[in-house]
Amino acid sequence: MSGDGRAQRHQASRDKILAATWVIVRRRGLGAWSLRDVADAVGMRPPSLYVYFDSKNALYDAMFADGYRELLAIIDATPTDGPPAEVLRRAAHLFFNFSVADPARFQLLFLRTLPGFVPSAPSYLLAQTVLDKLGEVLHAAGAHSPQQVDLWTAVFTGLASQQISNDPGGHRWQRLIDLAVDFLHHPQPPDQVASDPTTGHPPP
Amino acid sequence: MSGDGRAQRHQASRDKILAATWVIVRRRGLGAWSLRDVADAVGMRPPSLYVYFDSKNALYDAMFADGYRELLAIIDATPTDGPPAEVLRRAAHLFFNFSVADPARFQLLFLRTLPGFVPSAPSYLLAQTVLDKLGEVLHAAGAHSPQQVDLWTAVFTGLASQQISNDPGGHRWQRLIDLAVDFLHHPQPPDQVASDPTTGHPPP
DNA sequence: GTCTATAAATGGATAGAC
DNA sequence: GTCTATCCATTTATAGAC
Repeated sequence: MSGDGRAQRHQASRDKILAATWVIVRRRGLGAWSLRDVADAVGMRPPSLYVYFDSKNALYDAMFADGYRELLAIIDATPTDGPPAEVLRRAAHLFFNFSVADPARFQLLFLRTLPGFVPSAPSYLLAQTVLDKLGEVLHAAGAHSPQQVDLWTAVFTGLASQQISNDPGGHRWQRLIDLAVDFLHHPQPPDQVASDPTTGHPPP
Repeated sequence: MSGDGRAQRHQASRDKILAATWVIVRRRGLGAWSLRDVADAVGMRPPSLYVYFDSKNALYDAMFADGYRELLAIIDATPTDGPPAEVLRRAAHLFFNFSVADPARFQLLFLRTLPGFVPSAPSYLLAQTVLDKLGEVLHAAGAHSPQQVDLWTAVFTGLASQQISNDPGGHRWQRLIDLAVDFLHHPQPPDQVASDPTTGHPPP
């Protein structure tokens, strides 16, 4: 059964440390914290943390994996049925909301801004899994080329990044999500006639 | 004439320090350098740097301004004539190339990833000037709404960011620039723009 | 303007007792 | 598993001689 063995208590302490680190990082920024801060938050002395994490980078790696697991859980809890346009819109808002909800997490997961940090192979696998799931959703919605997936990730990381850095707490770029989805939701790019100002809509 | 007064030599030393810092930052990352490194590079002792910059943050601020001045110079040296579609494409490639040419600079100028760093008012003014120039170009090319400018910045910072972090030195996202320009090049966006700001979800 | 000397704090990590 | 003690390195910044 799920007893209270050493392994369980060890894992519980790991989780506690990880959760405390997220709190600190959210408040102070991804690169502005120390192991002492974490130790204080969990009522330990800094050396004790090494029982649970081999190094500060190992803690970063655990956060990286943790963040992608959170995203994966949200993705798996989101329905993928309905018209393609609606599915795409749902996916876009999901990703955007996940991003702006925690700027430090966004920075860790989607920007490569931490000096010297490289995710471990298992953690990177999680990131790849998320990307694969996105690819499936986009494919099912009619985006059949890898280029469209790349464009999709670029557009929505860009929207989230701008929102976070230039209008934190606002919704200046959030309002553009549906517009961006409409732009991207075309199997083929519009030609010149697409600029027809009388309808404002590109031809099918 | 342009004599060799104290002020000139002071400015020359400032420039030398700034240039050396860029070299170090490019090689080691935006957040992984010390004043000692800079001092070594210019043949000084760390305290001497304080004659030219009040603090490390002041150096960051000078870099911020320097980066935007570089971008401004490139913009001013680029023709804005020709068909709108071509002008837009030119602007897009200009920004993208500027970004990927120096990832650390990209991070400093367009991401808000430095813990505690806030650009000074004069430096921020430079950033605003660049944004205004972009607005003019887009306006002249038929993008008459502020939302289109916001979408433009999001898309191309997103493309550059993905290129830098996921395919450094490659051109996986660079190849999508023209495609993105075509998508964005519409005098009027399709209607049904806004999402519900209270929920962050599109209205039913 | 540049230096030596040093402050003053910080931080990651290890050794070893308990 | 947690602690004390400590190492060792680093870093920003200041004081004051030259």
